[in-house]
Amino acid sequence: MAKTKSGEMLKERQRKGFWSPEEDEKLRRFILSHGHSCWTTVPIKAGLQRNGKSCRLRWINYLRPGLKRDMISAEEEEIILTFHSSLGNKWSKIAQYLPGRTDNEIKNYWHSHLKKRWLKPPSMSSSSESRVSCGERNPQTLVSNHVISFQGLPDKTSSSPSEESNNNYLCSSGPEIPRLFFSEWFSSSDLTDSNHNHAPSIEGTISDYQESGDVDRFHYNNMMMNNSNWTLEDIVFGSKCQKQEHKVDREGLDCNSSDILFSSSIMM
DNA sequence: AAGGATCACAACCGCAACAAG
DNA sequence: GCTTGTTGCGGTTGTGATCCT
Repeated sequence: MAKTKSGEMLKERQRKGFWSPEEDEKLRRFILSHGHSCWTTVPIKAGLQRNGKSCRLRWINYLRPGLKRDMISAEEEEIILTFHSSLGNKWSKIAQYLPGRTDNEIKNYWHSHLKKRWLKPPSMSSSSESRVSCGERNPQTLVSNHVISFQGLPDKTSSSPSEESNNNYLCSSGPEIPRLFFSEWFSSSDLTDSNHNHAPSIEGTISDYQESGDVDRFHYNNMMMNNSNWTLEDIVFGSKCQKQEHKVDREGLDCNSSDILFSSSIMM
């Protein structure tokens, strides 16, 4: 925390509350062109009167590419319910199984939609016919059926015994799923380079991207061309991977981008 | 039409974990 | 091993929108 006079003044000037479109654009442009090696310096460098924490949250929950902005589907709702029954309020973990959804979004959805319904006795919840009983919930099945194919992913042997014992929920030999999918941005051809250090080419002008409503991809491609040493992890995981190269993170997710799965079809 | 109640979602806060010095 | 700074997570609050009386 800034202790200097100027630092205190900066703190005093820090804005709170809802983000304006201008602030969003500043943050988006800055991160797409520079990344976020250190969140505390992002607002300063980006010219924002916010603290780094606020910038990070805004990026993760709203600006980050690959986020879904549509309503949570019945399948996603089922996954939330299922994993919540086994994981509890581990929103970030649940979010790993819902590509394009943030922990905050899931948490809010739980509190506003699911909590009351879930707490109701079964006799009162006849309207939710898609739900299965708690004992029948199997996250592995749900995820593989509705969200993702596990094929091609390396096995990880990271689940704790306690997790395994819980209706085989977390499939002891099953893969961990990356928390973010770039289905809107990347085709499978983008993944042919094992290092993912390639720079996507920019075909056409920004107006072409604007026409298809995909300006973000233009900025991303532009950034990758100008920062060829950047990896996908730098953008997806940020400084965590810069600090912990190829180190398994807290949740057992290896930052190696070979684990990052892209699937356009499953997101539609 | 007015205003109170409720809902939905964005954002903040505090804490714990972690890494670096 | 300790201190400090940063990040990530979960709980909570604030606010605008919508519904209801």
